[in-house]
Amino acid sequence: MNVKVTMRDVARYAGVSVATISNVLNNVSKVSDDTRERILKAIEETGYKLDYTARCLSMGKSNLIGVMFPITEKGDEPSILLRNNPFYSEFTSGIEYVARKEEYDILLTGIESGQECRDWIARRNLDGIILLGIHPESFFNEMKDVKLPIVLTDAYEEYSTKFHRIMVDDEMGGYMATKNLIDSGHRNIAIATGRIGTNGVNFKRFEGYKRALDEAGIPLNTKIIIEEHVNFDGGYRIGNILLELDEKITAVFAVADIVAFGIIKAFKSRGKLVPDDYSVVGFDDIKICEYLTPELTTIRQDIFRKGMASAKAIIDDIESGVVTHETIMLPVELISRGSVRKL
Amino acid sequence: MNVKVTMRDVARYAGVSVATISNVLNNVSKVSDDTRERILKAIEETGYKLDYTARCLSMGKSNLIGVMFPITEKGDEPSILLRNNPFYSEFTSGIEYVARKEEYDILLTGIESGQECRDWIARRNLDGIILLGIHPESFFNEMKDVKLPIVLTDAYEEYSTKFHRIMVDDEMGGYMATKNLIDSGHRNIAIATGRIGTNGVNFKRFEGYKRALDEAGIPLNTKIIIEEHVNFDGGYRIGNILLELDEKITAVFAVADIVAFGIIKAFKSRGKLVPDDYSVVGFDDIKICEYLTPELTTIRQDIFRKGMASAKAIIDDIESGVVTHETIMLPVELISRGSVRKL
DNA sequence: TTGTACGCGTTATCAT
DNA sequence: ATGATAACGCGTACAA
Repeated sequence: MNVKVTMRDVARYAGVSVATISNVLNNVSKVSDDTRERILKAIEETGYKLDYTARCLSMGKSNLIGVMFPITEKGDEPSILLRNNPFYSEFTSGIEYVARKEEYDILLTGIESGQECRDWIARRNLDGIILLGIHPESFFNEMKDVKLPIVLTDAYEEYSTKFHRIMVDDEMGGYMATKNLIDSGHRNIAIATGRIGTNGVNFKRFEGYKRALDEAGIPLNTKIIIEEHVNFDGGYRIGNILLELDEKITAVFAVADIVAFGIIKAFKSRGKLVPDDYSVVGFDDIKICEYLTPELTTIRQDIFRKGMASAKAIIDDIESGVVTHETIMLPVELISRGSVRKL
Repeated sequence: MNVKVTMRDVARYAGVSVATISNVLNNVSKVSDDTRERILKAIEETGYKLDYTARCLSMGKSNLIGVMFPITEKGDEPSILLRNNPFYSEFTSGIEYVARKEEYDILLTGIESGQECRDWIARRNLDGIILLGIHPESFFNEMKDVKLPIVLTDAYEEYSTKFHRIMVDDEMGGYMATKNLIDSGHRNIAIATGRIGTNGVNFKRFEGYKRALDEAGIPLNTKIIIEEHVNFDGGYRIGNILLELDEKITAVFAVADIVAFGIIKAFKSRGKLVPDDYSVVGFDDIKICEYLTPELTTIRQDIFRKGMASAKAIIDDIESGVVTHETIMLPVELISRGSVRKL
């Protein structure tokens, strides 16, 4: 097992040519059954393993999928994101799960610019890439002439329609979360969100929030729309902001579970309890939701499945050779747990 | 940007040979300054990117590090592990962080046998692999003639000394955790752990636990040593078991934070509070510790740093060409938060 | 500085 | 119908 066994070795061992070995390996029919047998036995006995590197060089196909993490905030190392946001690790799991079954390997990294991304693609001869989270528009401008299949998640912007998109029904999720609170008797419902902007995940969830309020005849109160970073610390800050508002609220819809946790934490640190003093609904349904008490009521988007869908999408594109511009919209679901109190 | 620019293209463009291009790229000195300039300009203008696949084929070096997840329980998909145990994603982050700076890419996967692992190494020409968590001994037997640098984490077994090991001072951690409880006045301290066995992380932490008890003159009570799976559900089961014991305990040392969370959850679901009714100390200091209330008192092992150390170790081995059998022992630290009550 | 063989599969072309 | 030969993909490294 010291030296590498190559196709030539197997060919010599089996008394055939390398072409025949390759034909057997790739199920090309023009090989008689008995030589096929002989070759399979030879492969077995010599311990030959196909070298993907060599195959990639000759075929131009690496069976490698790049998974790229966003750098949303200045100074955010991509690795820090993976570390701090469980969302990403659940997503990655879903990708790995499918990829491995389909004989692809996944390459993880974070990049800071479209240029860097293109370099990476070229260096590794990636077959396709999956972009997690939000990237700045400039990134897509630098990427638009890349011929590779690209799967994009959670992107609503104009340019994103030129890619294969995987998303969830964010508007509906925002609606369901808010409606759940309204149905429980709440009328002063704050929304804890990242920058809303004019398009994107936060925007859509906010639209759902507005639709639910509207339907219930509750006027929108801009004073209880709090925009912050979408992470635990951001949530913590929002929690404190909410406690100091003049407006009296009884409930909060947080656009991400991790934000909800920060809020709940801030509340607790100032003696306010969930759901006794405030009701909270999150979004995502990350694993941790069940660890807390009360368990968090949230909008499940089945992150793992989303990862699986992304991997399927990219592999389909790779193997079909056509770059689809299809959008896959996955459903969301309200998971009622203990963080909402009926008024 | 449509067609791939190769070295030959650049050579033609700059009016030199491919060898010279290669020399410039690899800083082989024998190139005059002005041709070097000319070549760098040509590279710039043509948009040439070095192809790692080709380089790998000719040099046998891929700049790829395999990161492998364990399959500890039957039916455990590796991806599920990454998903359910935040420990792994923090670890992976640390690896990615270092690897990227050193121009390595990381390939994530889970394998079910040594054979599968070797296949993977051969297929991808990996330069080295990092094994996370615990693998069965059979795995190592199948791996022992692999020439590659292998970094192993948290392995105490006999065979593990033949690898480059990264570990933390588990015995000390177990000691510190238990001593902290004793110093707070507790004497009936259960330990929630995975299978203890005769060697390994759980065993060492257990040894620390025993040492602390011993030092305080507290006899070991085997009835409050509870072995279960090291995950949230395991912790939950342990919590319930503890509540039904005849033994009266006031504190628990859990060998992993995630287990502690399960325990706390089980306690809460039956109306028992931490730290009011029971004090709990965990181990790991995963991010989530700070999300909960009370925050978990735990033994920090700085998982991210451990990931970084693993990446550094493997890269050192790869680049030096010598496979070290060194063991790096990282310190642990008690992080006092709110889950322990003074009696 | 350059020409060129080499690393390892793949596949088109040619031979039996 | 089967199977062998050889060129090719892209860098690297050694001899010239």
